[in-house]
Amino acid sequence: MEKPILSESQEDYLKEIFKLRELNLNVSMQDLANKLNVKPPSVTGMVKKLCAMNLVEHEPYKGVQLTETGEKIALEILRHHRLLELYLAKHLNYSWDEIHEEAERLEHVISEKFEAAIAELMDHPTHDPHGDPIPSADLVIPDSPELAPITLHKTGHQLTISRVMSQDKDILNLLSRLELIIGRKITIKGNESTGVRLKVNENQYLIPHSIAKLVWCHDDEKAD
Amino acid sequence: MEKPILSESQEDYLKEIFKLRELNLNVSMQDLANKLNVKPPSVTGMVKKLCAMNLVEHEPYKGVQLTETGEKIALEILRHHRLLELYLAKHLNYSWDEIHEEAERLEHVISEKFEAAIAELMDHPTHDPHGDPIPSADLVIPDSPELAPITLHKTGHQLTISRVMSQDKDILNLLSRLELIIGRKITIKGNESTGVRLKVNENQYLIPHSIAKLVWCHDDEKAD
DNA sequence: AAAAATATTTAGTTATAGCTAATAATATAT
DNA sequence: ATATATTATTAGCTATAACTAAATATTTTT
Ligand SMILES: [Mn+2]
Ligand SMILES: [Mn+2]
Ligand SMILES: [Mn+2]
Ligand SMILES: [Mn+2]
Repeated sequence: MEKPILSESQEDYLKEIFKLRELNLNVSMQDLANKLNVKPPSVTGMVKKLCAMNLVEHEPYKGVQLTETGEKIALEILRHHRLLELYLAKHLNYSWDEIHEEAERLEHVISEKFEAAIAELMDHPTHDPHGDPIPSADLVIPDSPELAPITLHKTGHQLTISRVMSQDKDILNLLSRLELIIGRKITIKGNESTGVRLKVNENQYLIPHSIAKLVWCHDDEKAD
Repeated sequence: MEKPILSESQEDYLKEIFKLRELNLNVSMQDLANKLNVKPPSVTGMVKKLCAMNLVEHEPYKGVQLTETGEKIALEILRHHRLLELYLAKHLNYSWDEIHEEAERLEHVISEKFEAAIAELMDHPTHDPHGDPIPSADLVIPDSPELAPITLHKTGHQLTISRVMSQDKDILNLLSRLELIIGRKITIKGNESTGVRLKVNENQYLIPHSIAKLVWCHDDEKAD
């Protein structure tokens, strides 16, 4: 009674609405079309259907948002996705940039049993390999430390890389070659017009702002 | 060039044609409709499409069979399925009767990387938990010992259960409760009108023919 | 060789989820 | 306030993969 059967497409819409809402204030039809790689008329059609199912609400030109039921489903899929990513990395030797694509397909087909089995095996983890929080079995998002992109942190401070806001293979590959991975301590040496100068281990890099703003860090020196 | 992209449905058709061909001489449209839980007109339509793709050949009233390309794809899916079944059983604590359903969905979405990873982890196994042979990475079916259903073996002989020809949850559950599992040694005590009397460990059972014929065994006493 | 039974196909329908081109509604800029 | 740009929707089309009801072809039985 509680669980309507949704198509993979519908699940992806709900998940994407959730993720966009986490960032933006409101989610436009355009935003969804971009993220889901479909055209706006397709979004209109699907959002209409999801409205009818009471999974989303839509005020044209104002935004789409999830109902309580819709959010639960989104969190369920997100949990699948992030548990899978961690599982693939830890148990099947996938690299950072390979996990997203595989999880994107598997998330829709694993059973609750599969979900529970890998969660158990990994001792109920709270964050995936990108630093994204994994909703708990009862669909609560765990607290994360206070984070901000490198570009917003103070020069001179020591930071811990805690989350990477991209699933792009090339970006992730680049970051891991520069050792800019989750948990790494870095120091901002300076903010220049072309990018941010960082000290990573013994090395120094100038990374472009476009990359820097994707890397979210905790400030180890901040007192609060 | 070598790999057309097929729908899940199409993959299931190819797999089912392969499995039926292993048993029957020819595979009718009806057979396929039954196995795939669709109606005959749906089969006509899909077989026509698969013919056009050169994956199957069809002589009406005579049967459907796979082309070389079609067979390769069928074996690829079968490999996914059987590797997954074994993986679920060995690494995620699934029981005998739970693995099939999950593998049925996962088989279509795992990548070649995933396939390779679990094959490696399990040391390139040749048989799944039902005793079904797992096609190798280059799609060759491994040799199995000479097997026949319990119903065709000689009274008094000691047998080793080597393959179970069912994916039905209830049947598998029943069999495992009776300890009639892969690798178990049994002895046929007699063939009666209602069924076959077996000695399993220290116990004796009379199991109906309908069940007995699903359990395929190797004759440990046969000299050949 | 007909008749009956079985197997297969055709014709026409449905549902899902996309698309383009055109239209309408709203927001923004002048 | 009006014009322009942006955003969203409608209308109509496509493809996939089912379905039912009816027609046709083949095999089997009498
Ligand atoms: Mn997905
Ligand atoms: Mn992630
Ligand atoms: Mn399947
Ligand atoms: Mn099996």
